[in-house]
Amino acid sequence: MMQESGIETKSNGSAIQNGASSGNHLLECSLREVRSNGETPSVEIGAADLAHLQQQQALQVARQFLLQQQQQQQVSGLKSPKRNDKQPALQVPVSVAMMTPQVITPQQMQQILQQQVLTPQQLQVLLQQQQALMLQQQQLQEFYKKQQEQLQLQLLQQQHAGKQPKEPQQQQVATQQLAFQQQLLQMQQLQQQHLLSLQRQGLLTIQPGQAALPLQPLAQGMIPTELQQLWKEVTSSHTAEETASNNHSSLDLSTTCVSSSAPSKTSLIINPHASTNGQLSVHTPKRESLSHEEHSHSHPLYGHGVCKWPGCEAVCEDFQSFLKHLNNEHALDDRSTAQCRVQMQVVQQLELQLAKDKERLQAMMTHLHVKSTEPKATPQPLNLVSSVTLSKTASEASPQSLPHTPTTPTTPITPVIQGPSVITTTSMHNVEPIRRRCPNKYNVAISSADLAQNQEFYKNAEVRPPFTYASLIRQAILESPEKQLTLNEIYNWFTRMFAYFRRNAATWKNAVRHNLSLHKCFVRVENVKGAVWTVDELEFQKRRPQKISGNPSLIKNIQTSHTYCTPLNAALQASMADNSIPLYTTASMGNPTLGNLANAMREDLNGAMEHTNSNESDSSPGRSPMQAMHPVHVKEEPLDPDENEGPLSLVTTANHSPDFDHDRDYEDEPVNEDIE
DNA sequence: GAGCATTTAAACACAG
DNA sequence: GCTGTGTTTAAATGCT
Repeated sequence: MMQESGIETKSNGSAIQNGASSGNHLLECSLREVRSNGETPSVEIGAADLAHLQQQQALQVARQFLLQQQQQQQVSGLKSPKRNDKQPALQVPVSVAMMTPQVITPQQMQQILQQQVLTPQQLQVLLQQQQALMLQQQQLQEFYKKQQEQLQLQLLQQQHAGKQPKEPQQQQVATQQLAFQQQLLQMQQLQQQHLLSLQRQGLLTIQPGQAALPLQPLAQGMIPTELQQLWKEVTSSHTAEETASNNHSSLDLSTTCVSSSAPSKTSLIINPHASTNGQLSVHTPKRESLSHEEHSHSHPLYGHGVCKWPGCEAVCEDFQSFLKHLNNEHALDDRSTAQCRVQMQVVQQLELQLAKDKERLQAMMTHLHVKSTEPKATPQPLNLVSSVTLSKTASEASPQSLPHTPTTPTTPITPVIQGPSVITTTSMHNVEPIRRRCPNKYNVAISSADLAQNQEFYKNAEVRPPFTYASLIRQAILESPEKQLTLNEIYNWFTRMFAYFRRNAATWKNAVRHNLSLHKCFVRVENVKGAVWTVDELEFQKRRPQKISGNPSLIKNIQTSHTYCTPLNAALQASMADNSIPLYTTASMGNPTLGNLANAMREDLNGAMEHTNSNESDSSPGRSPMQAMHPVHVKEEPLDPDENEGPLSLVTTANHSPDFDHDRDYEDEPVNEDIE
């Protein structure tokens, strides 16, 4: 142990002092240190213990390096402002990225996902390549461990055998070690080239500080001396690099990786000051001069004064305290590593999900692109609805925009998971969009049928659903078995269905209460348990004709929830026209979400039809097939005689077989009269 | 600019 | 007194 610490100190010292070390030098040094390790083995330690010990050593070395680097930074920070500038990057623990078998960190993954530069196929390929590389690494590391164990055993045997001349055997072992080192280096090269190719393909944006990442996994299975050497090389390379070109990043993959004549150099140009934990860090002087403040803005684990390490949420007043917290609480240990892996899996799951969604979206867009010109040809109520469904962007861009909606396959696909403005809304069925103050609220790329998927999305992503509170409340009530909910149950529905509403409870709960009180469509019913809230569908329906009455162009106000329902609406209407609402029936009997969609479309169409009838054909009220789909009434209170006459008295028709009820509704209900 | 819908915040009352 | 619920008012915003 004393020897270890001595080596560490020495190596660490040389890491700073030593300038440029070649790869061969590294191999020689590693070899020497392997020998030196082997010359003083502890007889009591078994092979397994040795392997374990090596792992512990690696862990400890990493920790000590971190500490030493920090200390050096603090010391040199007083002397050298240049070093000081890099402190933020350095204070992030090296540990996790070093110890986790990831070629690309979760943060990189997230970056990739956020950038949305990858097609599903590319992502798949990327994942497969990553997995293959990880596998190779593990194999190599296992092999290396075995080699180490063999070496230790051999040396032990030699000692027990009477101290025979061990040079030849040691040389043999050393040769094996050398061969393995070369293998390792080849692997590193492969990784570099792999990343380079990814970068060239535009699949991965590697910032200079990230160049170290490919090497980190390899460090996992390395013994301390190798780590020392790596860091030595790293430091020297970095120093040389810095002095050589201040205007360039510390690592230019495009130039260094192609150099096969200096493999170790290629593989070892790693920046120790590159931030870890996925933290991006650019080492151009300009970036280095950036303040902590800016750094804090960009740190993916820090925001709004809170540590965003999964499951942490510790409050950090400033970035400095955050860094301290990060180093203290999320330093290199099993827990952090495990959490990191978990996060990796989460990202991978999301990635797979994204790939699936994108494929589906692509197929849908292709499909819609072919058929989208059809409904536009005939000016029917359906088309009115269709025109309603156009996003503002699309309609402004091209008045004949139906075939040119963002679903056009030839146009770049707007990423789905990017923010509130791009969230598909169809999953929320019959809820109206919340008015967004976001200026580009119409800039929505919507896939038309990912209902359950969007539900899942809103459940997991803290994205504000683009629906009004009233619509959400109504949806919550309608989804309940008895079509009535207590306030608390409504709250629960919000938090259950939307991750967004798991925050700022006071605000949105107040809004919910406010909406319940404000809108006549929400009726409070005294129950045995207390008060429950129901929806007066009639009142609810009254709202929209107001909204869209008068000017057909106002129908656009229905906005996004309809935007990409156009093909489905077309199908719905056609189907209903032909078969007396079979689509609704079918949908309702299937996936509840689809049922809700049918409900939504029914009501949307209904609203549009109301509008159409009230404005254009008062002479034929309530005889549209649309109106056969008329509202579910959930009010439990005694209804007016008039209402009892009409379909609105059909309590919770959604729970019944839709066919007969709707026929009856259709017969009895002159919707416009009621509404008007 | 008017009118409307919506969101947000706040104050207040009431009941448990 | 605290909390949850319900009502009401007001201001701000976005849209047509």
